[in-house]
Amino acid sequence: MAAFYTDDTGPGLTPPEALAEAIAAIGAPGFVPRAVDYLRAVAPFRGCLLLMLEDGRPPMRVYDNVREDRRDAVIGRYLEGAYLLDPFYVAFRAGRAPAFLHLSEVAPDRFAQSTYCREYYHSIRLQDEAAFLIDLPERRHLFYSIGRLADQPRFTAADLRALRAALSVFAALNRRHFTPAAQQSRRGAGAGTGIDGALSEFGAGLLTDREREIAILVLKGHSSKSVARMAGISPGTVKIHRKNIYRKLGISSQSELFALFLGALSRQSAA
Amino acid sequence: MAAFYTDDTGPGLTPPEALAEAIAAIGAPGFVPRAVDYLRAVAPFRGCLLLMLEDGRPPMRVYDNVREDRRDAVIGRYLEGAYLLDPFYVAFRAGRAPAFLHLSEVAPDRFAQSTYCREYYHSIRLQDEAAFLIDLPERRHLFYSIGRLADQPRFTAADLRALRAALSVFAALNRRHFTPAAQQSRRGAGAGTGIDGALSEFGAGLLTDREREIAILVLKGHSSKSVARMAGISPGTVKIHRKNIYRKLGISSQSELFALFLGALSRQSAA
DNA sequence: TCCTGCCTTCCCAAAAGGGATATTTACGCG
DNA sequence: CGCGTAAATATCCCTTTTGGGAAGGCAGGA
Repeated sequence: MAAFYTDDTGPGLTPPEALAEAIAAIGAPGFVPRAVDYLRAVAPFRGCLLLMLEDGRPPMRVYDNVREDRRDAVIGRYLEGAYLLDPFYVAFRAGRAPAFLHLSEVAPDRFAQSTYCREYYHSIRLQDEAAFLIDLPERRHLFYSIGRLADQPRFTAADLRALRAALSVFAALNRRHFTPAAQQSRRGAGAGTGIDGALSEFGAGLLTDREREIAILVLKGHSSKSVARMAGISPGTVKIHRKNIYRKLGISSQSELFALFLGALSRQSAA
Repeated sequence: MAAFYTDDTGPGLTPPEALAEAIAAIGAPGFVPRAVDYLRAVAPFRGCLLLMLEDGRPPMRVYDNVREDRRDAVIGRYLEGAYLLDPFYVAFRAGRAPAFLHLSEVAPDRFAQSTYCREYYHSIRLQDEAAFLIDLPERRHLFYSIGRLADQPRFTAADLRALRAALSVFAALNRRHFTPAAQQSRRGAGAGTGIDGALSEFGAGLLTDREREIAILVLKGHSSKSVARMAGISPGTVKIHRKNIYRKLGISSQSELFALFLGALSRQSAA
């Protein structure tokens, strides 16, 4: 009956096994199915839809497991405007990522009587739904919707706890996949590449803005005192920043910072 | 007492949080510390050592958290030959990756009486040890050793279960990090240009061969002591070389040496 | 023989590394 | 609206490393 969806319920992996496969698929074409398999290993479900949200544009479909011949009816209608009535979409627009929400947290009290529910929800056989919102760089967001169908039980409290616990890992996984090297190292021609480029993105994602600023000054040959003058802070503070930088990078001296940076340069120039 | 190791016991993250940070650091300089933090979140420990194993070569140190002043004694001795007696190393050479093993699975019955244990194990304050072996492409392997010190309890059965359960995810994580795109697009020839070229030409005409050799080692991140080991001379002599190098180049610190080198790199890449 | 490159050992001052602790500011959360 | 967290700022104290000076031994070549 619920053959609206392709039956890719996954090979019954444990969560760690499924997660390992998803990590291995980062950057590869089959990533999203592996990521969904991971979620399925945490708490099983049938329907799945992944959208990319960008400010000021309608949602863009990235992945779904709706059967080919039903896709137009199910996904098409949603993208053409039904999404504006979707309580998840509305809640995510107002909230802050990353987040995991269940239908009970976003649906209006009389959801079962709403037009959206009667006209859309029932037509796709959905019985229960939950969704992840994951923030990406450049004000983009991923919107994972996962659903149980009319022939399945609703998500239990334990299911929801497990999914919520998986949020941080799932978000990191998706950010890694949807922000590939191309995104980071594709600095517009000219000012971005080469040494200045390597300097400006060195440690991106690991260091705070201030720490990266300090690291760059140190790499340029400034002593702590000199860095302090350049940054307008006290030499003691520079030492604290250096300590934090070294700790985050797993090193313990200026020399190793140099070595790390040279290594990054080599890897970049090899690409 | 157990101050042989830097005390980076991590910020007390939960395993999912620590895993998310590790995923986010894939491909970045600070990956290994984040990966180790993940293991620590699964089961705490103090000592940590990561080696890269390649067929037919001695192990190569990638990361450790041994205090700088103890590194020579602890890591140096291991790399210089003690590893051949290491029961983990022997077991991994014979087995198949990926794998997680505990000391009780690899140590000979009379391990406590063995030369290795008495001469090496005790000297580094190890009380208990476990290790991961992770297979990479091209017959390379990662060897993560994690240890509890004399002032900590041994790994419990629950600790070992949790670490073993983390193996698949941990292995996938490390394969992803240590098999970057550079692996595929690694152009072979052209050893003269780029960073290696700049390194080998650096200071030509001004510095003696020996001085240039020292300068390159310093630029690669070695401390005076480390340079001394590499070059087979005494640390004091390295200091004299550094002094002469700085004098000839008209500078007065390692930082300025690095700045000078970066400048040379820019000029070269512009040409 | 002298000179230069290379190695070595002292001593002393400056810089860097590491731990502990505290204040201020900003921001998300309840 | 307070609360807690994180970042950034700052100081104090201590150890290790680095930088700089002086003084010397040992090789091979002009």
